[in-house]
Formats: sequence, structure tokens, C-alpha cells
Amino acid sequence: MIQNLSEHQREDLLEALAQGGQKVTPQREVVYAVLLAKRDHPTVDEVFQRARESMPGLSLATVYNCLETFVGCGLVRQVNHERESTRYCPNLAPHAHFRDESTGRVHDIELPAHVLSTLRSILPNGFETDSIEISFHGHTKNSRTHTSN
Amino acid sequence: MIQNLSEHQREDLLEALAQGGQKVTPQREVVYAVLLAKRDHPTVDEVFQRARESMPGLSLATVYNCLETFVGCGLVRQVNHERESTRYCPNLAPHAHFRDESTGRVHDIELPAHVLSTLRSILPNGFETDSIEISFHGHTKNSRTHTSN
DNA sequence: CTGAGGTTTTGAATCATTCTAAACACCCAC
DNA sequence: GTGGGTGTTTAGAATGATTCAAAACCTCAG
Ligand SMILES: [Mn+2]
Ligand SMILES: [Mn+2]
Ligand SMILES: [Zn+2]
Ligand SMILES: [Zn+2]
Repeated sequence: MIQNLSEHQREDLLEALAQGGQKVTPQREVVYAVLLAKRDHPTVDEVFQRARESMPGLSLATVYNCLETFVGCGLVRQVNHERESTRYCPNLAPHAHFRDESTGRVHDIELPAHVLSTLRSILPNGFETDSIEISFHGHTKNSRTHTSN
Repeated sequence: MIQNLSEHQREDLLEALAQGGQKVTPQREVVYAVLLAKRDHPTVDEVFQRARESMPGLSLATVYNCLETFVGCGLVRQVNHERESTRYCPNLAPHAHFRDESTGRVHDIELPAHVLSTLRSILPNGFETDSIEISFHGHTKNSRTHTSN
């Protein structure tokens, strides 16, 4: 069962939505809470399953709608890996993703500022970036129990 | 109309396929030739259209099959951008991709070895990478006519 | 010849995502 | 309070890239 949003989190949600003239709704609260509760980069369907436990009437279409809205207002990032279902991530700090091919899990990898600028530096003149996506793909050696949240 | 493969290119194809007990076929030659002819990261459908000009009976499924085979034997890379159709790239040198959101074009960005190692260095212990994908997304300022091939 | 194995072809199936249209909810003006 | 207007949610249909299944094809070794 999903925890309610903290005052602070609700504030973030409100603020992010407000700048596009959009409102906080019970559905959006639940979906956002699901993302914050377990930062394991769930798919739309996983978000749907988890959210339904708190709000049984919730529809899949609404989960799609909410997530799209969040991405639109910069509250959440989309994470794509090859041709798999899109996953969602509420971590706003600059980071890369590591996809463990044996477990299927996706881990956040912190991205230091100097790495980002090194990356930008490889672009020839005339290329103006608005986003960079970095994804690693591999295995994790044991010891990596890493219970993310 | 697609040029035939050069001796050298045919050799690469033969060799790559051989290591998996697979053979050169007319369809595979045409599909590979299409990729080499215009390195603009075509989608399956674009490859299909272009290949059909040289080989009218060719089927879409075969194009899927050939491309999967090439990816399997490391002759070609798959390029994914967000949720769009998969694109294919015969450039085997380490490189990143830049997706120009106004034209939809995908450009290769050379990836110096030191950048690659900087990237690898951000992985915590226990993470073993077998591939890294880097994609930029943005616009290109004019002057960038850059007729790739 | 003949059979085995890999390849190609067609058409159907899958499945994540998007679209459509109708029901809702909330807010403001009257 | 009543009637709209506007954004939101819902169920279900539609889409579209990709995958699958099965039959026809080829090639080559025996
Ligand atoms: Mn691998
Ligand atoms: Mn953009
Ligand atoms: Zn993340
Ligand atoms: Zn490329």
C-alpha cells in the first residue's frame, strides 16, 4: 500500500503542475506517490498495478495520462532501454542508467558535472543539445544487493 | 538503385556471417548494401523501400530477419531513440548519436577513447558493462548541411 | 536423385501505446 | 443553486512496429 505524499512532495507536485495550468488530482497524487515509493523505474503497467492497490477504480489510460503530464512538466523522466516498455524515474538529479541484463533491474548512476561537460565537448560546432541520455547495459557482480529504496 | 557490394564489403559480410554458420544470400547482400549506401540510420521500413528497388520480391519479414542477423553477428548496430522505430547503423567505430529534433535526422558523433573511459569510471564497483549507449537530442544550427555520405 | 538445414515468404498474432468519445469534477458567473 | 466551461478520467477501439507460425524454397552433402 502506497504512502501518501509528504507536504513537501505534494508541494513539488502542485508547483510543477501549476506552471502548465494543471491541477493536482487524486489520481495524479497516487501515481506520483507510487513513483516516489519505490524508485525501481517501473513500467506503466507496474505503476498501474501498484497504484490500483490504493485506488481500485484507477484506469490504465489515466496512468498513461498522468505519467505523460509529469514528463511534460519535468517532474519525471522517461527511461527507454532498447525496445522494452518505457520506464519512469522521479530522480531529477543528472544521472545515467544501468540496465542489469540478468535481473532486468535498472540502476541510477550518478553523473558528475565534469563528465557531462566532457560529453558535451565531443559535439562538433553547430550541435545544440537539449538532453543527453546515457545507458549502460551489463551485469552486476554479486555483493550488489543494493536494495534501492 | 543500390550499388553492389565491393569485394571488401562482401568479404566483411561473409566473415561476419560465417562465424555463426550462416551464409551470404542475395537478400542479405542487398540489405547490407542498402545500409552502406546511405548511412542515414534508416528504419526497417526505409531499408525495405530502398532494397525493394533492387530486389522487388523482397519481403519485409526478410528485412527484419537480415537486420537481426547482422546485429547478432556484430556487423550493424541498432539505434533507438525514445519510442521511435528502431534505426540501423553500419558504423562500427565507437560513436554516439545525435538526434536532430527538427529534421528527425540522426548524426554519428565520434567518441574518443578518453571519453569512453571517463564514462566507465563513473560506475560503482560491481557493475560490469558490456555496452554503452549515448544519445544526444537537440537541434542543429544552420551551416550544418552535412550530407552524410 | 534425396534429405537436412538454413532461409524466405505470407499472413496472422502480439502488445505497448495512442486515440476517441462519453461521463465526470470543479469552478465561476449569473 | 444553476448552467457552462474547462480540464480530467474512463472504457474501449485503433494503431503500428515487431514477432511468430507455417509452408515453400534453396543448396549442398551423401
Ligand atoms: Mn549483453
Ligand atoms: Mn527538445
Ligand atoms: Zn533514474
Ligand atoms: Zn551511427
